[in-house]
Amino acid sequence: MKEQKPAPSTTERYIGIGELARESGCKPETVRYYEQIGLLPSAPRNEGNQRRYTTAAIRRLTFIRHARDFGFSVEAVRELLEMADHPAMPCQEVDTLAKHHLAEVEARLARLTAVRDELKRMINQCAGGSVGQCHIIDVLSDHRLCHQVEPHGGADVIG
Amino acid sequence: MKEQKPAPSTTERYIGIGELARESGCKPETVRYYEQIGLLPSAPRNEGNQRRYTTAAIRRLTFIRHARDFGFSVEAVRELLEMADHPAMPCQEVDTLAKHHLAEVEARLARLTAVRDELKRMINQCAGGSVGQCHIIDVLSDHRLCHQVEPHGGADVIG
DNA sequence: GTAATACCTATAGTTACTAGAGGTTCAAGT
DNA sequence: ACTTGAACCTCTAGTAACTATAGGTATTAC
Repeated sequence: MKEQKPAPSTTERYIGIGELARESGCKPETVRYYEQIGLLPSAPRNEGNQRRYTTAAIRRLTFIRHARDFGFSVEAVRELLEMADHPAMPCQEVDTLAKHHLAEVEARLARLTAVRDELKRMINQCAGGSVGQCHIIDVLSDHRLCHQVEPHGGADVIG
Repeated sequence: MKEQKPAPSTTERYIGIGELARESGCKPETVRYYEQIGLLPSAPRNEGNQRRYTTAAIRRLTFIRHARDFGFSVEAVRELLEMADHPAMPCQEVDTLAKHHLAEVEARLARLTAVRDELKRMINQCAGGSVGQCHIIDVLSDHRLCHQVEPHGGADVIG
């Protein structure tokens, strides 16, 4: 991750998992989880077995958090980290990964837009009577009344 | 669900779980799962303990599948079914549920659009050199380089 | 010294299914 | 009637990416 070689100072500051979490915008549980699945290296421990971190960890975790915010899967983040750890590599792979992800995001966007439009249509046509005449229920009951929304498969990330 | 009273014919046709699944666009496992969580009533069994369905089940399952395609959660679908089962009710609740869902969809859409734009920006600025100068890695490393994407919380449905 | 807070591990729960093991039943062909 | 293959059955575990809980230890502030 473009590590600056840690200045071998005698006053290196160590922080606990709570502060690390606050600094990088996630929860301590998540930090431990990332360590467990190997996104973060096992942190060194103090006397009392508590994890101590340096600013390098803040940077790495921020990177992870940020990539996740973009909707990259954990496995994709793992690859991105691997690449970021090797600055001399050509960035073609990074580019490919990003483009692939962009394509997925655009597909989701298209689907979600269709859903939104159809939801709006449904809601606009609701006459406010009884469920028996409800257009929303009608549309859900009968696919022929629906214009755009296609069946799909699994769930996916990003809110 | 706006049931037509089933004509008490002596020639009522029963189908198996496989055909039901095909007719309504999901898999047998999913049908059993929906029965298990109570979205579908327990189906009557034949001599050999296999589930037998009528066309009513096809309609109900299609409704479920369709609502899921719209991104309604299973719990929301449960409520929608409950309402659809009572045609005399005012459809205000249905309307509220749909509007609430629309709002969520629009929020997701906004987020996803921001992600797409930022991904595009990232990709366009990639000079194709080494990872060391890669803008994509830079943006992921440093939130200040990123314009729009906000941290978020959990995962969500719809591809 | 003590009390509040932060930390530890390990396990289970979340959503909406999907996949697999290991066995039974059905429908068709011979 | 017999056999084969597809469809069906139940039960359990696995998926993604965490989150929550229980039950205990360490650190810090007063």
